[in-house]
Amino acid sequence: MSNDLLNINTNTWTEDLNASQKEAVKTLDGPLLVLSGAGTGKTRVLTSRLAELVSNGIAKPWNILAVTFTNKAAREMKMRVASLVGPMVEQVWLGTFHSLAAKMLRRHADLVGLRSDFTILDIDDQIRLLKQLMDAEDIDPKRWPPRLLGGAISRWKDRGLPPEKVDVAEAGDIANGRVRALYERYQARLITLNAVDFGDLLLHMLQVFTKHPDVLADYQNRITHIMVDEYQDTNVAQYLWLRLLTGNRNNLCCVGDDDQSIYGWRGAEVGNILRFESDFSGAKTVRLEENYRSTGHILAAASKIIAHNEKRLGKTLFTAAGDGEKLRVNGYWDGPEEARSIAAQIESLMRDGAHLSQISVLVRAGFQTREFEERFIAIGLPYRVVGARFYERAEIRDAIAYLRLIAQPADDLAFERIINTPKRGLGTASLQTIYIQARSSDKPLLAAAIDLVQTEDLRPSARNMLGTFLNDIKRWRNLVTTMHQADFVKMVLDESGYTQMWQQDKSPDAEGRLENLIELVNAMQDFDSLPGFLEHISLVTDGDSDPEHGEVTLMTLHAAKGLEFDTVFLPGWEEGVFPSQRTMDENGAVGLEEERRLAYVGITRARRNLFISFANSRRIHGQWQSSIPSRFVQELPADNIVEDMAQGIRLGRVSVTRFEGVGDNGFKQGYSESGYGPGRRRMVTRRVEGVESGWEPANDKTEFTPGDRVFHQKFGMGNILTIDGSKLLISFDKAGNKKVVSGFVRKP
DNA sequence: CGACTTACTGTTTTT
DNA sequence: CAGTAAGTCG
Repeated sequence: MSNDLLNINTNTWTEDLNASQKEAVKTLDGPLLVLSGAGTGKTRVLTSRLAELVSNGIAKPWNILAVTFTNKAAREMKMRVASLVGPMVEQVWLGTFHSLAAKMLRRHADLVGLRSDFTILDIDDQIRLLKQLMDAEDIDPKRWPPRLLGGAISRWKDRGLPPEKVDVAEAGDIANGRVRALYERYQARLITLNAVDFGDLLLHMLQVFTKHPDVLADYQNRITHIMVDEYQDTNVAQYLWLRLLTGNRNNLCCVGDDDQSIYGWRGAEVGNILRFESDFSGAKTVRLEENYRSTGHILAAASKIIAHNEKRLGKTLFTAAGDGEKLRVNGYWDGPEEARSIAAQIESLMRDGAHLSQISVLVRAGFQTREFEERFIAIGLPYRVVGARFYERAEIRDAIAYLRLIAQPADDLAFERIINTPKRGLGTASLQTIYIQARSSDKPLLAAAIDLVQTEDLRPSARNMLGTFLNDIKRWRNLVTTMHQADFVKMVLDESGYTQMWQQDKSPDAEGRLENLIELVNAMQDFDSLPGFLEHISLVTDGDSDPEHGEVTLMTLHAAKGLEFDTVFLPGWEEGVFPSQRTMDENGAVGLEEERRLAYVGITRARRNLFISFANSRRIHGQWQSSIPSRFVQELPADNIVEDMAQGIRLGRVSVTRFEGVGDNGFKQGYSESGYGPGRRRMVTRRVEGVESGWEPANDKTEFTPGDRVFHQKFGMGNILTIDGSKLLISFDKAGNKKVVSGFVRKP
C-alpha cells in the first residue's frame, strides 16, 4: 500500500479548491456538515476529502464508508476517487445505502432468520404478496388497496419500526385496524420466502446491530470514517444506521443541501440535516456558496423562489460569472401547443449549434413526458426518457422470475409469476391444488409441485404440463453453473417457450418486448455471475445511465437532481400540476415547501438558458381542464425574466382573496383569478364539482373525530377514517380514500 | 381454462 | 383515455 501512496501527488486535488471547499476537505476529524448549494462543487469536496483521508494515512481505504443515494452518484464518486488515488478505491466501502446494507446483510443473514442468498423483492412482488395476505384476512381490496398498506409498511420501515414497535393508534382504521397484524404476517412470510423488501435491507441491519453488539463493534472498529452524500434525503432508518456505525468516534462527514430535500414523501427527514449540529456535539459546519454552474439571472431567480420557504438553514449563492440571459416565461393555450413550441425552440437552438445532449425538458410527474414524446416523434427530434425503468417491464420481470426460481427454489412469488407464462394450461384450479399441497406439507410451491406430479391429484393434461415444466427447471438448474449467464438466459427463454410466446403475439408492442429481452441478454454480458446480476437489477434502476448521446433528455424533476444542462425547459407550471395538488392536500404547507424546493432544483439545473412555461388548458384523464399559472411563476423576480405569452394569454395577477392561512397549514388556498385569458376560469375538478364559495374552513383540528361526516371542496362528502395530527384519512363517497389536511374540510 | 367483455379508477415523485 | 380488475360466455 505504501508504494501506492508514494505515487500520489498530495497537492493536486486541493490546489484549485476555493477557501470553503478547502476547509471542508481539510477538516478530517469530528463531525462535519458541509452545506452545499446547487452547483457548488460538493462532489469535488467529497472525493477530495476521501482522497485526503487516504493519502495522509489517516485512514486506510477499508476504514472508510462512503454512502450515496443513487448508483449513479456512487459510480461517479468511485471514478473520481479512482482518478485521485488509483485502484485503492476498490477497498473503500463505497455504495448506496441499500447496496451497502445488502452487502452487510448477506454476511449476517442468519442472525435474522434468512439465508445469505435471500431475494430482494420488487414492488410488484410486494403488492402481490400483500394482496394474498389481505385476501386471507378477508379484507376488501377495493376499500383498502394493497398498495396503501404497502405504503404504510414502507413508511414504518423508513422510520426503522418493526411490527412490534408500530403505534397501533397511528395505523387507525386501515385494513379494518388489522394493519399491524398484516405487517407481522408480511414479515413472517418474507422470512419463509427467504426474501426481503427494500426497507428490510436497513431494518434488518438495525436489528442485527442492536441485538448483536459484537457484530456492531466489529464494524465500528473497521470503519473509522464515514461520509454521506445528499444527507438531506436520509430517512430515520438510514440515520440510525449511520449513528450506530459512527459510534463514539464521531468521524462523520455529511454533505447536503436542505433546499434540495425533495424526498419527504418517501420518508426522508429534512430534520436530520437541520439537527446535525445538535445531534453530533462539536460539529463543524462549512457552507459552500459559490456556484460554478449557472448565470446570474438563473441564480437570482432560484434564490428568490427558495426564499419563500421558511424552514431552511439559509445560504446565499453567488457566482463570478455574468448575468447571462434572462429566464423566459411562456404561456400557452394548451398542452399540445406548449409541446409544439418547445420542440420548435429546441430545433432553433439546434440550428444555432446547440448540442441536444445539453438540452433537457423537466416535468413534475412521469406522465407529462408523453405529450413531448408525441411531438418529438412527429418531427423526428431525437430524445430519450430517463426513468422509464427497464427492469420494471413485464417481460423483463418474467425473464428474471425464471432466473430467480432457478436460483432460488423457495421463491414462491417467482413461481406464481411464471408457472402459466407462457400458457401451460395451468390455471387457477391447478394452482389451487398446488397451494393446498404446499400448505399441507409446509413446503415452497415448487417443492410441493414436484410432490404433486407423483400423485393423481391433477387432471392428466395439467399433470403432464406441470411435469414438463418441473423437468425443465431441474435441467436448467443443473446447467446454470456450466455456462455464461447471458447464454443461459437466452436458452431458458427459448426452451421455456417464452420467446415464442412474444413472437406469436400479434399486439403492436410485442416486437418491442422481444427487443427488450435481447437487451436483457446483452446487459447480462457485463456481469460476472448470475447472483451478481440479480443483485444489480434489484438495487439499480436504469434511470441512472449517463446522458451522453445526441438526444434531448426528458425526465422528472426528481430524476434531474444532480444533473446539469446548458438549456432547461420547465413546462407545466400550473397550480395543481406544479405544485402538485395531491402534495398540498396531503401535506399542506410542508408539502408546498417541498414543491418549491423542487422548483429550485429544476431552475438550478440550467447553466445558461431557462424556459419556464404553463398552459391555459390541459387534457387530464381525457377531459379538458382549465388551469391557472403556478404560484411559483408569480414568485419569479421580474428583474430576471422576460414574459413571452401566446396571443390572448396573459400572466395576470393571481390575487388571493379568501381564506389565507387556512388552519394550521399556513398557506394560501382558493384563488380567484382576474384578467386571465378570455373569460373567467376556475379549476375544474374531476367527478365532483367544487363549490366556489359559501363555506368557512374548519380551522381547529381537534374539531374532528373518526366517523365524522365532512365536506371537501374538491372531493365532496365523505367520512373520516383516521386522524393523524392535522392529517385526516377520509373515505369520500365519490372519490375514494384520500389523505387531506384538516383545514380543507368542514362539517356539512 | 381462456378469450372476450365491461366497469372503474387513477397519476406524483424512487432507493 | 388507458390500463386493469372483475365478470361472462364458449
